[in-house]
Amino acid sequence: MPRAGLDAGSVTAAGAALADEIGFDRLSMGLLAERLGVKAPSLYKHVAGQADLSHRIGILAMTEIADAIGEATRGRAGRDALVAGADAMRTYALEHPGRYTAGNAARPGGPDDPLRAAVDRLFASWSAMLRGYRLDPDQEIHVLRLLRSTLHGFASLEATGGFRIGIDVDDSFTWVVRFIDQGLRTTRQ
Amino acid sequence: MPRAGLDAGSVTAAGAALADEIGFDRLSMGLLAERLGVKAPSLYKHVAGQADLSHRIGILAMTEIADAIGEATRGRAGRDALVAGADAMRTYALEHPGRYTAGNAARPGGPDDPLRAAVDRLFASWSAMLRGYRLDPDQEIHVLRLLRSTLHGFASLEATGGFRIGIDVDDSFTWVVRFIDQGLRTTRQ
DNA sequence: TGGCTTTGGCTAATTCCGTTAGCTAAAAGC
DNA sequence: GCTTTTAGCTAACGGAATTAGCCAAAGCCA
Repeated sequence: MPRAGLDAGSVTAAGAALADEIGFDRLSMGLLAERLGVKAPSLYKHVAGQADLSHRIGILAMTEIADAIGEATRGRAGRDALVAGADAMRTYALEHPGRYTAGNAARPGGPDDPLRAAVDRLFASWSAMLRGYRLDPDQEIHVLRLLRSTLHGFASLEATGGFRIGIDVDDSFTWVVRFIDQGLRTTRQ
Repeated sequence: MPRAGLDAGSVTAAGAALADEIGFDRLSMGLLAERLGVKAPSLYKHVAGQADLSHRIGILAMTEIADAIGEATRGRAGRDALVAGADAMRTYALEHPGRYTAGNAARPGGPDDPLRAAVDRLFASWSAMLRGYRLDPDQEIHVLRLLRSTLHGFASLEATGGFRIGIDVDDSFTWVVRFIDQGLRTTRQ
């Protein structure tokens, strides 16, 4: 019985990949173990259980999304940053539906839960998307919530098949992002 | 052993209520049976299983949301309809988080799945919210998707605690709805 | 009223999944 | 090379969904 060379990171990564393939809700310890060529109880040497695994996948997702948006908006501002960041976010959710779901389901446990750091980074990425718009500081929180709501709602509806069979979904997304851009440009009050 | 007087409708309603209380993901046949003063296998005389139960709760939710929005927008148009419908939707999601989750998770089974009718009614309610805005017919689908995305995203983030401890969430929601209203008013192209 | 049929409960048993306990061999350290 | 730690494994438990099969309550009809 040679060892499989697993650790928390590789188990999490494999779990994330499997969740993307079969759906986060269908992810099970048994399936993941089989995928890794190992028996289910062995996974408990690396993660504390299914809840811990889901949490870790969620942290991975948050981190990856923050990175994707951050990279997309690097060196851009205004509409360019908004469009690039929005596209990065949507693409991530479409390409990694399982992780995306895990990321949204994850709730920070303690005060030093690494999830908090990941969420903070993601927030920084969201803010970066708004660089270049002259926003009234009092309104910034509302704008941020608008952005998150709209992009998360769109990605979530699209990923779960909420839009009638994909007619013009790309067009809709472009339209939506432009709508927000124009609104932000003309927002006074 | 007197009978409990259950049927598919009452089981579904009780399941929906329980899901709202403890969360849709924690809903189980055993808990629901206990709540109804019955043993778990007895539920199978009324619903085909947990998947069927979830599906029925989803249909119930879609129908109730359509009704709530429809009633809120009755006799209104333009911004009044938008604000009233958006409030109705948000309120529903907050007061019935379990059902709301079930409604979003439900996928139509066959061509004559009653879920389809419920979804159609909900779409009609969405459209009613836009009555009074002179929308380019080519853009209407995009506007609808913007509305759904934003409201669903907001409701979903708020219901799952996605917004940092409820500071100004009401204000944000009002701001977001106004943002959309103003955008729709000035949309040309 | 009385008997027949249908229906909606029940218990018992199966299966599947997550999880824990305890064993053992592989790796790592001295 | 010997000891210690670690990462697999098998066996077993508990909980949840589900199915089979039994039986009494309700409904129906002469």
